[in-house]
Amino acid sequence: MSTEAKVPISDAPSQVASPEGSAKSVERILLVAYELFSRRGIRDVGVNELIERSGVAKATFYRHFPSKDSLVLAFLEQRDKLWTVEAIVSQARRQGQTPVERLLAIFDVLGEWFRRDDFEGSTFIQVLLEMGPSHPLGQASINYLAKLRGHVQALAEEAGLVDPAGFARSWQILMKGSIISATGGDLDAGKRARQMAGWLIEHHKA
Amino acid sequence: MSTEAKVPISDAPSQVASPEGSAKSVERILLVAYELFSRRGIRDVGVNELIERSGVAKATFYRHFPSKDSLVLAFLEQRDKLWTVEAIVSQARRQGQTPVERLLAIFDVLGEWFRRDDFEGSTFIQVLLEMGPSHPLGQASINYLAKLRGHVQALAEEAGLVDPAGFARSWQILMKGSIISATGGDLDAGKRARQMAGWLIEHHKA
DNA sequence: AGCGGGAAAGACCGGTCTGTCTCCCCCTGC
DNA sequence: GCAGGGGGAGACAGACCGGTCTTTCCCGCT
Repeated sequence: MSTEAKVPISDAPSQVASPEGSAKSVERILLVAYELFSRRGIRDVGVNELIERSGVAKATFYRHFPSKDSLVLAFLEQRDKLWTVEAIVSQARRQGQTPVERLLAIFDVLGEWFRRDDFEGSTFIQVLLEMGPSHPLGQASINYLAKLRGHVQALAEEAGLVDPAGFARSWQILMKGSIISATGGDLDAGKRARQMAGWLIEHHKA
Repeated sequence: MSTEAKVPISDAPSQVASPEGSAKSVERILLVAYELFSRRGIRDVGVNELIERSGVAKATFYRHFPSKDSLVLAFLEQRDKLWTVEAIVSQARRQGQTPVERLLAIFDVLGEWFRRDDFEGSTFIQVLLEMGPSHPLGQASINYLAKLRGHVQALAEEAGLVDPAGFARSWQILMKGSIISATGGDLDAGKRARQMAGWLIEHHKA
């Protein structure tokens, strides 16, 4: 219970600008956390398992992350970058030629993702339901879901659709619903959502 | 750990001595469990809190329910009866005159539910994501969601829609998606889903 | 060669979890 | 009156939780 000597970790509060060997521990922790958290959720993975699987001492873990929640925050940020942006949005942008095609390609990408054997559901939705909308981690999940909605809205604006904000909200209802249905076993959820998404686009054309 | 789904709820005939005293305990436990589970999920509510809030001894709890999971199963069954059937399906059936109106009324009821201050999200989705689709409780949630889909399919058949099974699956995507969006704060999710539901109906008319 | 710091290992802390068991009271049926 | 059982209160077990701290070792720097 020493109240003094709080080691200032001002050298590497963020993830970028890694000085040297210490970054390897952080990277290993984040890698394991990504694996376990995205597959099994937050509450089901304890700190002891995390440090064991990443071959890191507990003190090392807490030197880099002041709490489990802060690791979860870093994980959510990584998930947004690797999954939302790279795996979904950028992939859909590459697959379509026109803005409308790029929008619809989102559900093609989702549909393929549903069929992967390592399909694990949506992290942000799961954390939101696990922790509740008032918990900081639930709030963070809501923010990342809003960020994803921003990508959809940008695509809608490129397509010249009317009311792109409302369009994006309806669009996200289809995304969330198809993800939940896929989690429940409906592998055709992507196809069904894509069909409804087409109607949504039609009704938002000028 | 017994997989026997014996849920002694409101079954008067086979109960031996003291039909009132024991039933009162079970009912009190179920009442508290319904409150706490539907508001905060399964993993966030422990047995100690359940017995304390229901004024019941721990031994009494475990005399009636062999495990916490068996109580959760009883809770899910109650939730299906009270929420799915009475609060949603029957209510929607009462509000609409024609089968199509009764279908669309589902999203009116949902929309009102989203705006209630005690809106707590969908229990079945939450349990499914909390426990995972392979866990017995996740499986039970999937079954109850399929049961709800059956109600929608029945309404679609009454409306004479084509492919009522596929219709019900698409419909449920809208329901799940709007519930998740409402959990994230979008109070207009019911309205948006209802609009898309109307297009879905149009495309399933003969 | 000697020093300092990062990291590993893990004991330890208070608390929580599900589930078992004991003790005692009180109510009911005979 | 009296036995018996249900129920309340709660100690207890064993595991696990997040988080702190000590000890030891190793590696690089001067």
